[in-house]
Amino acid sequence: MAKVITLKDVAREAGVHISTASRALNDETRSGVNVDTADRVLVAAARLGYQPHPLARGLRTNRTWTVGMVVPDLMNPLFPPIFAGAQNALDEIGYSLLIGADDEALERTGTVMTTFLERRVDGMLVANAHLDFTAPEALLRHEVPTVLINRSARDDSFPAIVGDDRTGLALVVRHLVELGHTRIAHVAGPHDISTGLCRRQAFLNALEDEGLASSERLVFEAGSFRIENGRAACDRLLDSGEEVTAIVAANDLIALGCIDAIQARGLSVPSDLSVTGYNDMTFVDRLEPPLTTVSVPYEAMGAAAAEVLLRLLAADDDGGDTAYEPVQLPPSLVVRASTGPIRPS
Amino acid sequence: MAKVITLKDVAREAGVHISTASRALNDETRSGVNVDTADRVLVAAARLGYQPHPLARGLRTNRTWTVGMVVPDLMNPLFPPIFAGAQNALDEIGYSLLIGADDEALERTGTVMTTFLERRVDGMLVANAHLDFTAPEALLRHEVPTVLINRSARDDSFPAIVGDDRTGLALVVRHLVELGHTRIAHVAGPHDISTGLCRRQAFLNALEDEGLASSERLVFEAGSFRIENGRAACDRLLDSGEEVTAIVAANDLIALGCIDAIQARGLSVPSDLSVTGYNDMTFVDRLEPPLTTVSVPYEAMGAAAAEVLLRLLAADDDGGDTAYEPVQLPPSLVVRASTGPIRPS
DNA sequence: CTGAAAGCGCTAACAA
DNA sequence: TTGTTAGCGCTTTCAG
Repeated sequence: MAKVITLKDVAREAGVHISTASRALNDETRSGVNVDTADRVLVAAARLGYQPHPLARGLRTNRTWTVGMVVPDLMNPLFPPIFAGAQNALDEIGYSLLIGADDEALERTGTVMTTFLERRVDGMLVANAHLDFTAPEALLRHEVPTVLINRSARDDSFPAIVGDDRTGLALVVRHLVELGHTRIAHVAGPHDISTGLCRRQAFLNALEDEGLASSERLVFEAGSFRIENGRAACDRLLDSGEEVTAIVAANDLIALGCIDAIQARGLSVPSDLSVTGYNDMTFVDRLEPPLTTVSVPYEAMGAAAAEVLLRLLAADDDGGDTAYEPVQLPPSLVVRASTGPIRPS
Repeated sequence: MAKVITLKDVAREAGVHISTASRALNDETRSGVNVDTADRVLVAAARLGYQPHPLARGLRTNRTWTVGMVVPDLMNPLFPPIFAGAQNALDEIGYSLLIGADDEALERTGTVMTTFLERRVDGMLVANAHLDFTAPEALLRHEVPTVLINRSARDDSFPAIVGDDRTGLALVVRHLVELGHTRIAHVAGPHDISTGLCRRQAFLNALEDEGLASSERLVFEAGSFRIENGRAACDRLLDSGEEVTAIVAANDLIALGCIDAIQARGLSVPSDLSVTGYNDMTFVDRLEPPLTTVSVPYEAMGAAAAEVLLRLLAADDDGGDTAYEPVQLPPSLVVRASTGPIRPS
């Protein structure tokens, strides 16, 4: 192990006291040091290849320049863009991102967050959509600034960045109505997941806004956001006797399950039934039929969350008892071939 | 900010000296302390909700319990499983994973690694496949244990976990030969990317092993691992006059580009031309036609890399001048409908 | 403007 | 077995 260069070495090399070297190397305190001396220190540091020791600095200043991000499942393709967006924004300011998955298990969420707290992260980004989540008491005790992503808390004690599901569902329903559909069902996601609940309500709202009869009877809940569960829920819908001509699914995977269920009965999409998804995942444009869906700006959400966190961090203030209005980012409708005009009967 | 509990508080509460408390709290040193005293300390720590400060500890012990992982692009669906595999393995031992993307830019790789080095990561996982990469001089100076994932270095100075492309390509070619194909082309990935080069050579080897004429004329290189570039390369192939009945693409995206190119000419897959991919990405089983491809155990690769790193970390030894044989994990062939028997001419 | 000195929270010799 | 002491590398008063 070659010798690692410390501040003391730089000071000696520059012929100044260690504290002077420290001041010269720090942007905020440089002003208080003779410009020539400062130069000498900078040069010495560069020559020696000095790298400040973040641990030592952090120990002193009580900042780790680290933020932790909690996601439900790393394999879920929704999260990489969120992560990337946040990463880019934080990276610029010099923060590193620690990442932890809770595998959709509510009790793991606390564990992961506690790990982050132990590591003294400066802030936290929580992209976990479970509604029954409660922040570890320690989180509040330590007052670590935290921003929620893609989920609204039950309360509004944390700032949150969410997709505007209300608008998204309105776009979808409007699109179907324009195609002539009036009997539209919703295959919903789990009601204990933020997006599941949100989109369900947004769907019912959208129906009303279009002047259509809105009823819980038009909603069929899938046990999870997966193809199999979407298919099962759609089967129940098709067996229910509700005569619908279009299905709005809570996400793309559920939509695929619906399409499977429909095709398994010898019906076709979109001529017999139109189907829409949500998220615009990779490749859904290349499926048969290409999926009409809603594109959500996940990367922008990650970036926005990071910005908010950065602001809190800069203010060195966790917001206290401030109530936060969730920031909603606008989705956009992507029309493809899984929706079509209602068939003349 | 509520008072944060320090070791001193625990010591006072337990009525012992701070160093005794330290020993009692540490698994390795607990033996050297009276069992009753130790108990008292443990209880006190629990009651106060003591959390050791990792920075202070790290400053002293020179370990951060952090490892850095470099990936080319967070959005690339190949990496989440690698990441998840590594994360799970490391998490168990108490390591946290820092992640950094170099956006496929060679010069960013060094920057990201330097950031990690500055943060004094205990080890590094590099999932960057660029062949012209050279480790920052500092990496070697600091002797930070490093494991490569999904790429073989030009030299073997770092341990590496890679997919066994040789076997993967052999499986594909064998499959095609069994279907009666004898004129098989390869649409390769970039030759400066490890997997691009590797698979190209593996393809040519596989041809020979099957007793087929192997020639560089059967290889058409795509500028990148993307659909557009795959399509362009395939166009060149189709224009070249080489009469082939099957195309082995270097990855799934290139395969999709090939299928696009073929279908654009009014030909059909697989009746006119068989096409194979590589990676078995999500949804390629649902495309039209469903893609015959090779499934690579990326999650296992991430886990394996973490294991190797953990071993190096435990040995507190970067391996010095050891030469490492890359560990190859076996892929498996997934036969779907994009390949079929050769058409009787 | 610069130096001296204290101390962040912890671990690890060394003594007792 | 326990306490004393020094110090990891850095920032930050406080004097000069």
